[in-house]
Amino acid sequence: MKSSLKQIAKALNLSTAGVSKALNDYPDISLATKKIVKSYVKKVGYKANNQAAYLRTRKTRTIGVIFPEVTNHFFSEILEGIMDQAQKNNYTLIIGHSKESMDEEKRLVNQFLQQKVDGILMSLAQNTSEFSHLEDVVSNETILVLFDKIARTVNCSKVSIDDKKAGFNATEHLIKKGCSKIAHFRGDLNPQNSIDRYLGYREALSLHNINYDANKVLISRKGSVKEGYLLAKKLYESGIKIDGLFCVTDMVALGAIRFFKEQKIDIPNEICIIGFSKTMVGSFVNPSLTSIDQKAIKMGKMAMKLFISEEKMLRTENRLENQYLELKTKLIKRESTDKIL
Amino acid sequence: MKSSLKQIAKALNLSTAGVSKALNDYPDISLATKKIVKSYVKKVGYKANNQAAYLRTRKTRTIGVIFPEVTNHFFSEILEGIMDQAQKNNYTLIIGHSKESMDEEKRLVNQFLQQKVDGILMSLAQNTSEFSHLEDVVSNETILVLFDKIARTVNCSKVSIDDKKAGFNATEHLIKKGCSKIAHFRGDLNPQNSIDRYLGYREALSLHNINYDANKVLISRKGSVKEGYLLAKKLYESGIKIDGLFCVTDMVALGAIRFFKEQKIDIPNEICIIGFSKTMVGSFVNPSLTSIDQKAIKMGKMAMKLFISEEKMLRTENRLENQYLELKTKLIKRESTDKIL
DNA sequence: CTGAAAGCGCTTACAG
DNA sequence: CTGAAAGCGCTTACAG
Repeated sequence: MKSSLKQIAKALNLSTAGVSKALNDYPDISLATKKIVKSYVKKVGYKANNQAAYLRTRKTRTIGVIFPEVTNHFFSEILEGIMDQAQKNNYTLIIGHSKESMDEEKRLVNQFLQQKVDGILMSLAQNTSEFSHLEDVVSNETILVLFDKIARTVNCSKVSIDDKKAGFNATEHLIKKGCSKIAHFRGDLNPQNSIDRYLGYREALSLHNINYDANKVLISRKGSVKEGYLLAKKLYESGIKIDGLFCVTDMVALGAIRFFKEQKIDIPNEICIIGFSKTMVGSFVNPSLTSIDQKAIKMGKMAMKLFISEEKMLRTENRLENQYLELKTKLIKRESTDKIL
Repeated sequence: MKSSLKQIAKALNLSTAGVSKALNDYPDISLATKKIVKSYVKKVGYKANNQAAYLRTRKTRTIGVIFPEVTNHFFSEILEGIMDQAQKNNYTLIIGHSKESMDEEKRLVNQFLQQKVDGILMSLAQNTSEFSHLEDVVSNETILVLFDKIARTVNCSKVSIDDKKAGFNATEHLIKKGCSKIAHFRGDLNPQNSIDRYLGYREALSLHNINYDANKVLISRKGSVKEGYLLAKKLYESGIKIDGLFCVTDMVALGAIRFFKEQKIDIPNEICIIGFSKTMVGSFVNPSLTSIDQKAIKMGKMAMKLFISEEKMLRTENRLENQYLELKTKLIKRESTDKIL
């Protein structure tokens, strides 16, 4: 039995306006009336109609979230961080995945704008190379926060890690373990993350006077275990000797470990390997995998907090102020780089 | 620049009704008019207002999804399955996590009903012991589909695996490997899954004339790695000898493996271990973990399909017909039960 | 403290 | 083929 304010008002001999105000705790309604209304509403199981309310308030208290993919522990944790904050602050979350396709990403953005979300939090697809849909969000007076896979040039709030620093730290860790012939299985060419990790790798080499060798840098498009395996095989068969390897993701590193183990190569003593993201698998594989911890839950939490602070500023001062947060990462040392010095 | 049908109508010298019909491809509008409207709408970047449309159509094309938690590969995959189907069928997904709390679950259900979702797909929290919020969904004429953690008694569509059969198969696999002293680290007492897996375990023992020993059954509340470790320790220190172990989740099995390895117990030759869910970690741990594959993506897909078929029936024949789907599971044999016979 | 009235942006039965 | 009008369920400025 679906009920509306009108029906409730009729049953209680009040006006719809009065009932609405009572439910929303307007100060100009008597406590007695509020009590009557609230208890009646509970009894009949009235569910407010958020869509109708929006038409007047212009606020849906809804946020759209877009991930490149969702079966990925890193993104699941970001989602958890976002969700926690959303539920605490009484926001509703709409979610979608682009499946690494810019077209699907654009479709989702458009759909979310039609849903009149108050804001969109998103991580870009690998092949997103054009940002008109992001400008669209902003021009529709909707708050935009990018996380993880961000676009530097878009005018909105952003949260990511300092990938360059993290790439630098990962590489320097290998150097400190005595590695001098260090390969890098990098990510695809577009995403800012993979560019920055690569730049960090180069910077570490340069600082420690190790010559950069382009032949030691291979590209992993999808960051999968299988690719890691194949790249390790390719490198091995090309005859290029290495004693260290920095992989753009833990998955790629796991694939590489699998290949090198098949070749009876001793990890870490012949080759030290470091991954990226600190996935759970890394702690169970043998040897366990050294990695960079990205603190995904925190990233989600901060993305939501950036939204909330922007929303507040928009509401109280009617202006926006974009923020760019870079979260610190942490090196997690495990067996795959625990070389006997 | 936000535009409405009214503004567009004015600009094109049409009525709002005409513009609305043109955009929704009503057959009684001339092709010429449609073309004009559509191209203009594209030019000015008009975004339809779904909330306003709902007020007339009574359809939000929105589905609410509730998970106990979301940082769990099994649930991520279910989400992927649901999302894929939702995006293909042009539905919007609202998501929330109960964090295994019935109160939060109730709050979410209520919130989703206020959002006027067309349906709710959910997996129950561990401690959900009372189902009034689920009856609420149904009495609000909203379609309800339960998946994974279901409640048998609630009158709605459901999709799960045949947990009893799966528990039976897991246990019988151990028996066929020559195990006769088989322990079971079961899940919490409430959820139907853990009850059914336990019943399958007992049935396999009984069929093969192995006496049931309650001392060999321990309860894991959260299904975590740590609990698996502690339960293995507890069992070991109690002096009860076992040669086989069936764990309610892969995580619990991983914890148990970790403990037994520390004790230098040979897995599988002294103790065979089987998990549940076929997580990625299981294939990387040493020894790799035998498990039951639940086909999570398919479960999500089917949950969404059940919704769609119910929605269609409701729309065309104005009646509901609940379905209960039990998906087949598959035994994935790996090293942890690969005993030399 | 309470109510009457307008209006948010759509869709749809109806008239022409 | 096109348009005028009503109404979905709320909120809010205004009047009393």
